Order: sequence, then C-alpha cells, then structure tokens
Amino acid sequence: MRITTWNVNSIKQRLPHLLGFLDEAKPDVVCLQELKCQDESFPRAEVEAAGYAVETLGQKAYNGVALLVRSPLALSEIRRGLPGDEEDVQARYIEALIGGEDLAPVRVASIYLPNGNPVDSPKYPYKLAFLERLRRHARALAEVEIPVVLAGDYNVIPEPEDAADPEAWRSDALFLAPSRAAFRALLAEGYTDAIRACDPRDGLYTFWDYQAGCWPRNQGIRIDHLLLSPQAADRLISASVQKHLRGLDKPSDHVPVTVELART
DNA sequence: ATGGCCTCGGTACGAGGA
Repeated sequence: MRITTWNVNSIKQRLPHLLGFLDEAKPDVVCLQELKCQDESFPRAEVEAAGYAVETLGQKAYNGVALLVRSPLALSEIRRGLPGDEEDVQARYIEALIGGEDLAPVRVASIYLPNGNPVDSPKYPYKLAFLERLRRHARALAEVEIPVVLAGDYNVIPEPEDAADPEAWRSDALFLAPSRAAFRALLAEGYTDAIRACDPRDGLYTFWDYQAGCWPRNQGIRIDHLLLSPQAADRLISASVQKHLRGLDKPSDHVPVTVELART
C-alpha cells in the first residue's frame, strides 16, 4: 500500500493538481496539510468522485489537515487534534485507523507542525511544545500492536544534508538545535525516517520557497517526513519524493512524499 | 544584478508562511 503526505498550500488552489496526482499515482492513503479552508468548504464531492473517502479537520484561512483513503479501504477510530493541550484550537492533526480488504490495519496521522518563526515570539515555544506532545502521543500509539505512520509537514530540517544551504537556516526555527533535538527524540521513540532509511543521498528536498528563484536554483529543504513505528518499518518497501509536481503551473511550494508498505 | 512569492480575507494590504 502507498501512503502519501502533501502540504498543498490551499486545497482550493491545488484541487486540479491533487486530482491529477490521485489519478496518476493512485495512492491508497493521502495525508494533506495546509487546507486553508473550513470543513464545509473542502471540495469533498470532487475527491469522492475520484474514489476516495475523506476526513478533514479544517480551519478558516490557516492550517487544516485531511486524510483521504482510496475505496474500498475505509477509515475508523478518527482522532481530531493532538492530545496534550485542551487550549490548542489550531487544526494541525488528524489520525485514523485504515483497514479493509486483505490489508493488515495501519494507523495513519496527517500532521502540520507549527513553523515556529520568529523564534523570539510565543510561536517557537508552541512549536517545541507541539513536538513534545507528538512524542508522547507517538509513544502511546507505538505501544499498541498496530503499525503507525506519522506523516506530514514537520517544519524541521533534520540534518545539514537536508538543506541546499544549511548556513542560511542556522538561526531559523526549522533548523535550530532544539527543533532538531525534538525531531531526534521522535526517532528515539523507535520511529524510522522513511525517506532517510531508503535513500542516504544529499539533495533530497520536499520544499522550495516561491521566492528568490529557489526552485530553478534547487535551493530546497527536506521538511516533509513519514515516520514509521517499528511494526510499520518492518513493512517498508520504498520511499520517494514526487519532485516533478513542483514544476507545474501554480504549484504548491511542497511536493508529495510517498512510502510503500507491504499489505501484510 | 546577491533579489526575485503566494494565499487569505475581503476588496487594500497586512498577516502568515518557511
């Protein structure tokens, strides 16, 4: 089965690209981030017509995450919001159990981590607190005997090799030491960075800024990740970045990232 | 040349992104 994560930067702007991707790649599960719309504005009919069941956690103008599951697979046990802070109203986390057919069930989360800039504002402690909440929840999920895939826009550059120009990010919330340490703490819970496990090369990027000709100059960063629990990692077949979508007209600044897992 | 964008709400341009 294939599971894709994609920060679409507005589902309304990106619907044609999304439908094209569903048709060409036929992923079994798609984790979307930055919908930038409320639940009632999500283009549900178009996505369902493409053969997918949809669960969303939307928010006006900002954030917003969704899970799409290709028929006849189905979602259950849907969780909206990351545990650990009842005051947090930002739409950044949705999780479900995916099952059906001959598939051994998998729990999948679509996550949009806070950017965290500027680092001297409350946004940075919010980011670090979110990462710590995610670590605790990741531990609790891994304790259940079901494979877990935590997929999304982590807004963390794990290592210098994950940026074309790491020096440019030295004091940025995406690359500061506490951000990277919090990401490593997720790995220390037993999770595997699927892309890194499959491809040790430098220069694997998932985001290129719209500004400053970053795309034509390949000044990218790798911030969209799929973290696999040990039982999910046991089923890992391959992981890849769908870089070509960055070259379309009116692209998202992020591209899809996909893992293939054995169905059993 | 050392900078270059995009989306939203709402209908000008500031906020937010990364």
